[in-house]
Amino acid sequence: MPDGKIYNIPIEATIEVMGGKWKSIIIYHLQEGTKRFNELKRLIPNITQKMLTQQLRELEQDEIVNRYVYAEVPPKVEYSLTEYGKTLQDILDQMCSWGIRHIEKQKKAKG
Amino acid sequence: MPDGKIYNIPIEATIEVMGGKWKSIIIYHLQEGTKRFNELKRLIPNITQKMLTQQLRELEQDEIVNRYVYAEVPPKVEYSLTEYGKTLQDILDQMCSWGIRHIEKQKKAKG
DNA sequence: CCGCATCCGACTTGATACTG
DNA sequence: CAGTATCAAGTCGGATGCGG
Repeated sequence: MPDGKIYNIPIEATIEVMGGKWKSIIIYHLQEGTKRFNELKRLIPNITQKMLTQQLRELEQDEIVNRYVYAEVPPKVEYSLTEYGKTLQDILDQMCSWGIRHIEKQKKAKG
Repeated sequence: MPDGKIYNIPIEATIEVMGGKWKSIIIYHLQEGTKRFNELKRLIPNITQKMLTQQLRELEQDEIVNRYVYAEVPPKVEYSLTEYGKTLQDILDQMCSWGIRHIEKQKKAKG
């Protein structure tokens, strides 16, 4: 996303950063604390390596996550939320609460 | 989305309802009040009729928006948030606030 | 262990034209 | 005005193989 992008409403900017199928889930798991690549992979069973890598890179570019590479063999890479990334927590928390209520509602509707 | 869907975390349920490029924008505009189809179209310049129709249908199925068809010629259809749809407002408000701050941040970074 | 590159199919989105 | 239909383009996501 080149810097000059024009938004009609601010929500579009938010969607660009945390939208899509995976990003909010990744951020959600990183709220608990620093995670290694394969930890995240295990926490998000349906994601592929490719998608996880790609989404993490984009979150890194948007300064939502930090990436620490340890100069070790075997390689070790840790991901964590930046201070800026933590500003998304309120949104994530609310999405989580709403989701819980929504799932309940669906159960009832189904009977 | 068939009812039996299993979510690893509740956020996924929320993403299914309001995720994607357009839905949160549509809901945002409907927060102001009831809108006709072409009003929404004008408020969201980049959306096509097809996408707008499709997204509105899905939101209707999820009981987020109401659709009122007036038996008139020319046709008149109004969309509004359901009570359930209004429970998304807190999330939307926060996404909006965050987006405003994010856009500011980007401007400075570019400076 | 972490991750990039390539290829490929499926799904999403869009442009355009047409209808009651 | 509020859509539908059709066709084309674009994006997403997965499988596989390779590399530091």
